[in-house]
Amino acid sequence: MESPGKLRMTTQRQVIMEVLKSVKSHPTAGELCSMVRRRLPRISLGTVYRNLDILSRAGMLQKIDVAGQEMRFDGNTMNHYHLRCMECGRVFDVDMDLLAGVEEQVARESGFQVYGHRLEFVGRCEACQEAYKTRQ
Amino acid sequence: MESPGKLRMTTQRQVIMEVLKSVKSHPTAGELCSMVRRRLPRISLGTVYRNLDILSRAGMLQKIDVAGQEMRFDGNTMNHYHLRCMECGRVFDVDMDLLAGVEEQVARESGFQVYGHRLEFVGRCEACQEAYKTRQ
DNA sequence: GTTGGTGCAAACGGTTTGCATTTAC
DNA sequence: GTAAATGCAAACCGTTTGCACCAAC
Repeated sequence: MESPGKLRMTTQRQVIMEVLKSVKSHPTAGELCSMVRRRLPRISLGTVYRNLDILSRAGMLQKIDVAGQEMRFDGNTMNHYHLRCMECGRVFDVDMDLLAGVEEQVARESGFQVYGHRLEFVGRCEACQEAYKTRQ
Repeated sequence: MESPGKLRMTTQRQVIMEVLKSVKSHPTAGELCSMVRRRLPRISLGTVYRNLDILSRAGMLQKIDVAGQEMRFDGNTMNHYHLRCMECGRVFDVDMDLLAGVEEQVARESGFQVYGHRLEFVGRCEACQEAYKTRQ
């Protein structure tokens, strides 16, 4: 997170934040852009990307940078882990305590300065399990 | 991992495997391509990508699909975690036991079928810590 | 001889960037 | 008024793909 500095609260930024806070999903930049366009039809994808970057640096939202996948964004800035459905690509929150102590342990053994860790689960969500069953 | 099927052992595949097994680093496809080109000057990047994909499906190497980063490859197919230096981008192995039980725990609480998890650490490697100190 | 693999170059898709115009302050 | 933000379009870059030729088996 960076120091706020001078952060102009433009209409675009307000709407992006409002929309992101209002959904439980973890939209991609493109999805978010479509949602925001319902209120600001002329907003460009570039602006959405730029602002998602700036707002995440300011700690107002979170990037979910999942391996090999399109980036997703989360209005919830509390640290938590995610579960990704390999079938439909959706991302869900995991209700699990953060791993305590592992970073220190790894730092001690590796000589690294460890600044963080990323843990994500891959699997199949309940809806896709159902879909799979009926398909058989 | 997929069933081997009919997997032709072409020169290109042999050399890719040999080169990857011979380095301790975790090269990107491009880096690997340059290394392989010292022995097979006409090999194309497309072939390297294709074969890295096929060989990883066959369980002969591992893709390291680190969030938001170029993909890297590992000749070591044993499951293990990685540490990425945010400064120089290099990837190191972590000597730490695999998390046991978390997948079952998450599956139980979320209703997901959990097929795996990814854990990676970010930090600064010893060399970059040194470089940082002398720069001050 | 028949697949499957290769090299090449073009396409793809998500993300970033340059620039003239607009807007918040 | 001025610095920062926007919209647009083009560029970027890692990766994938279509295709004609080539090589394992």
